Amino acid sequence: MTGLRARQKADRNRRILDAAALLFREVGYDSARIEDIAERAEVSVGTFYNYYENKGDILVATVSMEVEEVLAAGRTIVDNPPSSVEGALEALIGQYYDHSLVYLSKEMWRTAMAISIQQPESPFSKRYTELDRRLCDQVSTLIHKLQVKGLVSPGTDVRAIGEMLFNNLNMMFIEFAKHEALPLEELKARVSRQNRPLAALIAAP
Amino acid sequence: MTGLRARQKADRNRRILDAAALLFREVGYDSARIEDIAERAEVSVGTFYNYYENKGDILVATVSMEVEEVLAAGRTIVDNPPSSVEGALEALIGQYYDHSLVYLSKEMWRTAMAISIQQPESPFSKRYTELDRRLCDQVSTLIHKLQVKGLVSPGTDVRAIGEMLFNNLNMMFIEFAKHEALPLEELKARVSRQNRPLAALIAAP
DNA sequence: AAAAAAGATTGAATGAATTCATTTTTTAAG
DNA sequence: CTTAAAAAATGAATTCATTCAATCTTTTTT
Repeated sequence: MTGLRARQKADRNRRILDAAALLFREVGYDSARIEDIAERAEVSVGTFYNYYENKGDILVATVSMEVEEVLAAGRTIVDNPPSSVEGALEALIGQYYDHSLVYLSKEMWRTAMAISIQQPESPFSKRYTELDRRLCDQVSTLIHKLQVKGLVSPGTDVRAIGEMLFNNLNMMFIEFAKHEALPLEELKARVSRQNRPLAALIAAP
Repeated sequence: MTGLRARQKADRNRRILDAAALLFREVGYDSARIEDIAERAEVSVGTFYNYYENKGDILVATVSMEVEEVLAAGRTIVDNPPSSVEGALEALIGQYYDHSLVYLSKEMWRTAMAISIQQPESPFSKRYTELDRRLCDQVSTLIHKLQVKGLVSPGTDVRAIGEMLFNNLNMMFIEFAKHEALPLEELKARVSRQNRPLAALIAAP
């Protein structure tokens, strides 16, 4: 059996994370007080800080769980991509974007992305950055698959193109999160337009 | 003559901005206390807040001045670009990156970018976003100029390509700012590699 | 040039994140 | 089963950004 200590630790950790995620969604990041998170998790403020370095850290942890989902959702597309470069990109990126707002508000995304930039050394920022890298890899993998299928011309530098596409879709998502009024569909349309020429250029003749 | 009030206002504003910029560089953003900034500017804490909405705002103001410089530096390249797509992009982007660390530390950039994402409605965040838009336009303008010169194929969607290039160089700069150890030359080399295939694809035959 | 109005400055008070010396709980040793 | 050592939890104290009612300065009006 797992030691009592380990079990209690896992349990408290979950209670804190759940309480925080819920409160962030209910009242927003700024208005959520550590004291309230701790109270809901039936834990003292000090204990909160034994589990998370600071307030930002737990938000990034929450958001990271969501990115894991996005990554998993992306796999279904990569495993079975539409048979045109443009269509495949649109499907994968659409999947990313659609998932993004299911559990998280734009404010939560903004804050999490901001923190991962500002305190890149905190443990959860590192995890977030790692997840970004995996998303980027996923885009490259998609292009590579299309190349193997003969849909992308053989000479293409898959990694370079993949990185550029990912950095673009990521930056566009940041802009999207910054503008409370911008709808998801508008974001998708803009990114599609940006991708179109590149997709055409790398498509096999 | 300008009214006394207007003169005093401009003077105080400058003193506050100078004090803040200096202190941020000396001790970093987090360790710089508003009280210290105010003291150096020979102004009360309350007055500081009459001039800037919050601590972040004055950092973004500092960084924005630097982006203005970067933009001006970019114009010299756009006005007289090297005569290959790859060379022109390398020159413009190199110019951006070289300027970026003259007066500002990576930490200052990180913090400013984080704030502009997190509080997009604050006045200086808007200014920062506007400057980013102008940088993006500058990249598009460069491509357009090359197109007029016959170096880029006529059908190219200049805006789409420009936006993608800019978003990529911007995101790469964020990554650069996140890794204290990553040297400027490495950043440039990575971005060049990413740009190369795109440059080749849009180059006129 | 005195009085009134408008505009700015001030710093003590507020509120929330974070720290840390103590206390409590769990595990390991005898 | 006690006891010592290690690990965690606790919450009062600290630190800093931010606010705001009171005060002072400049401008406008009479």
